[in-house]
Amino acid sequence: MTSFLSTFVNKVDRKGRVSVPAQFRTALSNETFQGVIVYPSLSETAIDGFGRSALEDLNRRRMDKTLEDGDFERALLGGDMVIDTIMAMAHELPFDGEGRIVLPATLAEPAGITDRTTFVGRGTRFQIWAPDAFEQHQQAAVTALRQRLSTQGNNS
Amino acid sequence: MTSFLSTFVNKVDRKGRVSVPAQFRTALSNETFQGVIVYPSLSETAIDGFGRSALEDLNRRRMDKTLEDGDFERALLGGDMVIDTIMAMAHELPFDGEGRIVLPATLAEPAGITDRTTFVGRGTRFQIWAPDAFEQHQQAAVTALRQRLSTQGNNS
DNA sequence: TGACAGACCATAATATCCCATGTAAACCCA
DNA sequence: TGGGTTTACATGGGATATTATGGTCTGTCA
Repeated sequence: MTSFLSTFVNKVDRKGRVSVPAQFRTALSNETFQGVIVYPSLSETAIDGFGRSALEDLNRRRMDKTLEDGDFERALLGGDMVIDTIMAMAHELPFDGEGRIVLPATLAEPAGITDRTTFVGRGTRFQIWAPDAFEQHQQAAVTALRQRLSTQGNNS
Repeated sequence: MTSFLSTFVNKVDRKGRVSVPAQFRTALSNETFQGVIVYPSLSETAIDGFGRSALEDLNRRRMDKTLEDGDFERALLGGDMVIDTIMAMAHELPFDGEGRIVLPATLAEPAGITDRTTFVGRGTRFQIWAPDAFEQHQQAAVTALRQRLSTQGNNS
């Protein structure tokens, strides 16, 4: 199981290239496709990412399920809002020889990413944030958690 | 598993030729038929597209299912309105030497496609839209999804 | 013979590859 | 343990290959 941990801040050069943290790359080293799949997060101002095998798994299962159900019309017509919408926004970003990816402007801009960016491990997936935005977000999250734990007593 | 991702806007020249995005072409590179199968979407003002092997897979599984059910008459007579109708409207569009296809007017016109067009990855299949129409459609879809996520409190 | 589709060729813009370098962390040996 | 050395990583820039796109030519079919 690939898992992504901790956070790294890297530079975005004028060509839009960013080094993917070496730790993340080794987590993906057994994938056939050397690179990542990314799409805009629907709930946060950030980019979500993971390896391609996860993506293919998803598509395969969806197709199998649809066909098993004998729902051939649906296979032709589509109809899964969530997945269809995300696929349209997703990008396949291969590593270059130095382990970098190029962030498409259509993803970087809405996330507020300009010349630096923060890679955030989220276990099975990871995120790419504008450094300031992430700092704030994380700060708020920690505070909220502390609050909850102290008022509610301890809840795993 | 071939999967189509991202969206690309390409020009339609005066002969009706459009470059199929290189990423889509590489996704189809191991197909025997170098080209795509397209037909008008029944649910949206767009064109749906597949690689040929996907379509053959679909038909084969449909046949299997029908025969398993012992529905031999149906196998011979047809009777599945939707699929039969789609097959009739489908076109086989081969790539030219530069990876382009020619959009038949009977498909382009009802989709509102004139001089530019948007290729949309939908995972197992893809679509071809009029750029403005797609922009609007996608915008609405994203908004709806965000809404749903925030009200349901369902995160990622 | 004239319209048309397909093959072929040209080119500008862009993305990808490849090599160089600074820097910081890991290592090693006295 | 500390100083020096080496390695790995992130980053930058120039060269090179792809891609999208437009045009031209040619054979074919009416």
